[in-house]
Amino acid sequence: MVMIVEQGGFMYRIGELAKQCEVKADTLRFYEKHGLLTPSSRSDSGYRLYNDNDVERLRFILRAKAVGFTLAEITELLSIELDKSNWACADVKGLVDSKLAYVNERITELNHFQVSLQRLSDACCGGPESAEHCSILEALESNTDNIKCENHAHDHDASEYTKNCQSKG
Amino acid sequence: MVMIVEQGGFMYRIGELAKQCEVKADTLRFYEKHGLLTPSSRSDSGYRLYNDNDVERLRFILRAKAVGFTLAEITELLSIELDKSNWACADVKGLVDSKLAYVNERITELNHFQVSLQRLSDACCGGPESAEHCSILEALESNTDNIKCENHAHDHDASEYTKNCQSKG
DNA sequence: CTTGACCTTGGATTTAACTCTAAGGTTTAT
DNA sequence: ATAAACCTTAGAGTTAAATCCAAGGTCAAG
Repeated sequence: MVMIVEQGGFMYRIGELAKQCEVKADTLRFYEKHGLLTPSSRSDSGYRLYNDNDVERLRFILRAKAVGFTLAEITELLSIELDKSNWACADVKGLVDSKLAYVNERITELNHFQVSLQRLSDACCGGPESAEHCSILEALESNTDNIKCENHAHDHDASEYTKNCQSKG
Repeated sequence: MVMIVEQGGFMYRIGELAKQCEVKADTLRFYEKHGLLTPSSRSDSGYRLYNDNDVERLRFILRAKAVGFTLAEITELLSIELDKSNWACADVKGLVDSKLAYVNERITELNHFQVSLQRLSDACCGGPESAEHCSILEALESNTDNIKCENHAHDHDASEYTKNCQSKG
């Protein structure tokens, strides 16, 4: 690795920064195009050169992503970060809280999916029986959310596969 | 509304079916283009005509969507539904269970976001104080996940806004 | 006979965050 | 001197599920 020394710190080329922060070089170019992270300088041949400050900014972005912020929201956070004294805690907390509300909504929605899917799964024996009497399909065909368990009366011994149903009464 | 009578049932034009099932006509055309729902006939002038069977199929699609399936997955479910005897319960349950696993993963991810965001929110007073010492920004700047509470020492009386912090020790 | 509501088609646009391609320049090692 | 690994740019493609648009045909009411 070639270290290009600025006053007091290292300069990284795009690939080096990418490896260091476990993102792709493409991603860094994308962030630049969208105004999130512009390298502080360029080499004579036009290569992007990132300094320690840029690295910190990238880490800020990645941390914000890790807690669920979109790039648009991170752009807002960054503009506050660079001009802190003209913003209040209320502004920052507002961003966090509205994200929190959104995340809670998504969790609620997914929990509904989870419950419904679990109920469907529990009602089905999951065995090699024909799907002609499959509880899952029947539930999706009917307009009730009342799911019946299967009761396969088949040519083969279904005892191994109906225990799932039996256990639910 | 004009009812066009097929043998034994009604026929709906696209707008009628859309209203009845609370989707847009565009959505029905989209479903058709993607092979999920093709109207059983057309009028002389080329209008789509849906019969009761088509309505049932649409309801199946909407129920499957309501439990979290994507249209690609619903396509699979529909192909099983139309040829039940050649599929086993295991096939159907497999679809449900892999969706369930995916939903559980997404819930886990969102729960991480939720916890992180809640911690950030709790650490910030959310008041009119300058964001210069905002705990949220500081947490995003630093590489620890240890979040410190704010301790604003300001010109104005911050007692109302620091109680959030005080309560956390 | 015209107005307005409805329908047709093909194709473009939206959102988010990349990811990839092509065509070419730079650097470093051999 | 040349190959490998790196970099540049502009721009296209990806995914999901619609949603919108334009230009035009159909149909019932007044």
